[in-house]
Amino acid sequence: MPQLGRPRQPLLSRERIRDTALELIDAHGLEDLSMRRLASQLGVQAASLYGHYPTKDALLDAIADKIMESVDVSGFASADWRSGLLTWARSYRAALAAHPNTVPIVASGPVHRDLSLRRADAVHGALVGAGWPPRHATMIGASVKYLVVGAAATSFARGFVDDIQVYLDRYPNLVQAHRLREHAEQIDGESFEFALTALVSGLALVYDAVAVGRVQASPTRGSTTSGR
Amino acid sequence: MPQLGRPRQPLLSRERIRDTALELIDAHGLEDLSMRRLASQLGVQAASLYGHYPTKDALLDAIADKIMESVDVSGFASADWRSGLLTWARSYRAALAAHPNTVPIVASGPVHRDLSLRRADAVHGALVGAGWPPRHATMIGASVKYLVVGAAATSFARGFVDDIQVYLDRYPNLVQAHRLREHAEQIDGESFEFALTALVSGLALVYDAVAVGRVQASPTRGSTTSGR
DNA sequence: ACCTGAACACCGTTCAAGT
DNA sequence: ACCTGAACACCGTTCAAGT
Repeated sequence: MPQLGRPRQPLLSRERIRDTALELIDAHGLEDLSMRRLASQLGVQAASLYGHYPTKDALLDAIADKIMESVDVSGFASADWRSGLLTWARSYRAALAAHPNTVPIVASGPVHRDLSLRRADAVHGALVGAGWPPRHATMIGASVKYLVVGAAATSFARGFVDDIQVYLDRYPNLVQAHRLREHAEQIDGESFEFALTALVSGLALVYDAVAVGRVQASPTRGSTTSGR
Repeated sequence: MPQLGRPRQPLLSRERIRDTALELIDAHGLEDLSMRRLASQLGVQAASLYGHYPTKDALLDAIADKIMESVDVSGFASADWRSGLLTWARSYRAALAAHPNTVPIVASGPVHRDLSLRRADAVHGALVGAGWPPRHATMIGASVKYLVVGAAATSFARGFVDDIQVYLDRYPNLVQAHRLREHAEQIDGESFEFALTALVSGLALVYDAVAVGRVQASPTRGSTTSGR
């Protein structure tokens, strides 16, 4: 028999709702999460949730924020920009890998979230401090994000398909590429590391051409190389 | 007054349904597409659509396939692997940029789609033909996909937020990073080009270390460098 | 202040019935 | 063969009512 009216002690809290929702998403996927199902898991009616979150989207945003909390941006403080970038990228990817079913909500524009901005600011500031021009710092931050989000989206989205065997004889070169489906996760991890390493190597080349010297000397923008 | 029963001439076709659905997604976003709304746009009842597509997901898959048709993989035929990679990546991104609202459906695991596999096979085969070890070819294909999908997902997902001005004083380094919202699109394009170029530069370094020589001489796997 | 019951306006999908 | 009408089992969200 359900309790009517106000309970002696609150049954819900924003945290409990958010954490339970994440558990359901982890267990059954994003599409299976409904306010009614979440409420039932919490022993409550769907309407009750709206006393804590104005909309379902607001709840999903809170989940995305929670997941982004574990992204580590501290690597920039002590080490050089390369190590800082690697630490950031790896912890970013790890955060998404821990909750693959949430990738769609975490990937979609957390530009407005306070925490993300603080992090973006930290990355950007560290790169500029290391001698990168601000414009390059912006592009580097975006580049790493592309790689992390792209890796998360394509790796975890729906996983490999069941009938991949069907294609193996039709696409001869794929026989070696996708050799074993059970290795898909490993291939994903290796590919991400490979891409990240290659990207940072490429950045180092640009750095030598564009940033070195600016740390000590002040830039002379457009004065020496005038006109064209 | 609606026509009852079978019309003299079919009102629908898979192509017309698919193209109209894409138009609606382009115009009003993925979330606003419902089978009922699509049907109404086609001058038909929702149930009629199920004679042409078994489910809404099947329809979305058809749209994703259509979009992926424009991806150009021909660059590998005449030019070297660097140019081929660049052509592929840019046309891939252009295909997504042309229909930003479809990114979620195009990004989520088209591994099972015939066309995607044929393309993946072409990329992989070309890289191996250029002297890359198969394992590296797989990782390179994945890396470029990560970049393209990541760029599409984070750039177009929801766009920049309206009240970005609010944050400008709180996060000083972002003042220069996100200087003008109207330049967001340009920044995205430049960042993608920057990332792609840096990645390919990094790959060239790996290539010199790992692939050159294999084009002419046959590999001696594990025989010369035994044990560890 | 916090939850319930019932409703509103939607969904995707099915299926007998019409021509 | 191709579309309709009506239904089924759901959605997210609102709101007066209860304690």
